[in-house]
Amino acid sequence: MTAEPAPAPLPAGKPRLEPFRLVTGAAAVPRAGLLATAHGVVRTPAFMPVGTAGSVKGLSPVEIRTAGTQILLANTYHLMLRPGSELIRELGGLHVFMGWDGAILTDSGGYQIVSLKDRVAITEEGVAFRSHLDGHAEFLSPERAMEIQADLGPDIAVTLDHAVPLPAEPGQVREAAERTLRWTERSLKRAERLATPTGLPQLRFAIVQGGDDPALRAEMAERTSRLWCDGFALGGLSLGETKEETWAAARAAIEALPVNRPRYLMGMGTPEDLLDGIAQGVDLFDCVLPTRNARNGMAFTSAGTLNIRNAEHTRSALPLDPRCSCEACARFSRAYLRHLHQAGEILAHRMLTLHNVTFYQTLMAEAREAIDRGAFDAFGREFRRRYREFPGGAAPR
RNA sequence: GGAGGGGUUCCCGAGCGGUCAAAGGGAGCAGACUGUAAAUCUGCCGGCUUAGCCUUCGAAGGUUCGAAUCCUUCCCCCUCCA
Repeated sequence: MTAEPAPAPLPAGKPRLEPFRLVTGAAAVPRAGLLATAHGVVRTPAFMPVGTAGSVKGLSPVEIRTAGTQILLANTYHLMLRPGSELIRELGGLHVFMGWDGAILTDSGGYQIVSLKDRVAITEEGVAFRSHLDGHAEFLSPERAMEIQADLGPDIAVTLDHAVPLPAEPGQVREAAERTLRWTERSLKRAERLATPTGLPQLRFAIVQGGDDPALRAEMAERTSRLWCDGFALGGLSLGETKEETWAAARAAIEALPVNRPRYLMGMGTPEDLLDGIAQGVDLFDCVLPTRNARNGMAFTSAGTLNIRNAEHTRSALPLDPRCSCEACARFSRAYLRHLHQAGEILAHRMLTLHNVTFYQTLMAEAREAIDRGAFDAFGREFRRRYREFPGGAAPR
């Protein structure tokens, strides 16, 4: 059941404390900020590990925190199907349910329009899914996406959007972007009357679409920014376009967004993507790469990526990354981690995940620190130099 | 001693006259992965001067235009009977 608190109509532009404060100058790029959530202040720019089903696969909350995580992402669609948002509300909300006392942002389920495209039918009303678990029909409207997120109780809820894989016909991109804006209005309107299980406040981020078209991105960003919300997400990128197109589209959108609200670049990316995004003024990121790729044997290191399966590591007594202080690097050799992976041991997946998340969070912490010092460019150059030249023995790809 | 079954490319295992360098697994090797239908998926996996050639199906010999497949002898394994 979705709770309906006593109607408390919010006048448009209702006065309230701003949840986001830039600590660098208002017009400065890159920028650092503080995002106040019901579960702590998130220092930005920040990276959110992906915990789709209410778990960063393989890691306990203590490990997620130890890796340097301030905020993580979970998914509306997956949790709606299993165990169901009503159950999570009944048990006190997602933080309590999963034992994580840091901040949480939930994705709205819009991405599943792309990832589950064969099981999805889109109408103006919303998205009809055939569950990937058992095939049963589910319907996610913009309103229902917000109701479910109210039940889940994350610190940040995200509006339902319609992303399109690229390349796509300009007409399709425009149609999806316009629909996203209409859905955003409906989502934000519905969210006004919803309450979390704990009664703690929930921030609302609106998603901007527009494909790889900078002009459309700018237009949609400008029109979306007229709506009342706490932050803006750039969706539908890294969906088939080139990097140049990604950043042209992102830059156009960012320039059209208000400077004093957080910008969240959805679904990206690689360590270099994070640096590029920070340089453009992005405040929040998420990506499955550090976690999924860890389970597939890839470690991100300061000397580039490496595949722990590769025979070259059979006799290596080196840690994954000599510059890393995570448990995997403090304790285990590449040879042992390779053995664990080849033997199908869970510990391999856990340790590579722990390492990769630590690597990402260390990168973000160092980036924030460099921004504070006014030395972000130099930091980025040095990071890329090491990351690309593979001096530590990681093989060039 | 008698009766029967079997030895196939790193391992397991199909094949039982040509379309077989030999199915399928596994192991091994490499690659992919960007708001997680993912501890997943893809490719390679005898050698070479690669539209072809060479070597290979326990060993040797034979039948045949042609043999991993049929015959003979030999060498090893396994089951049952004495």
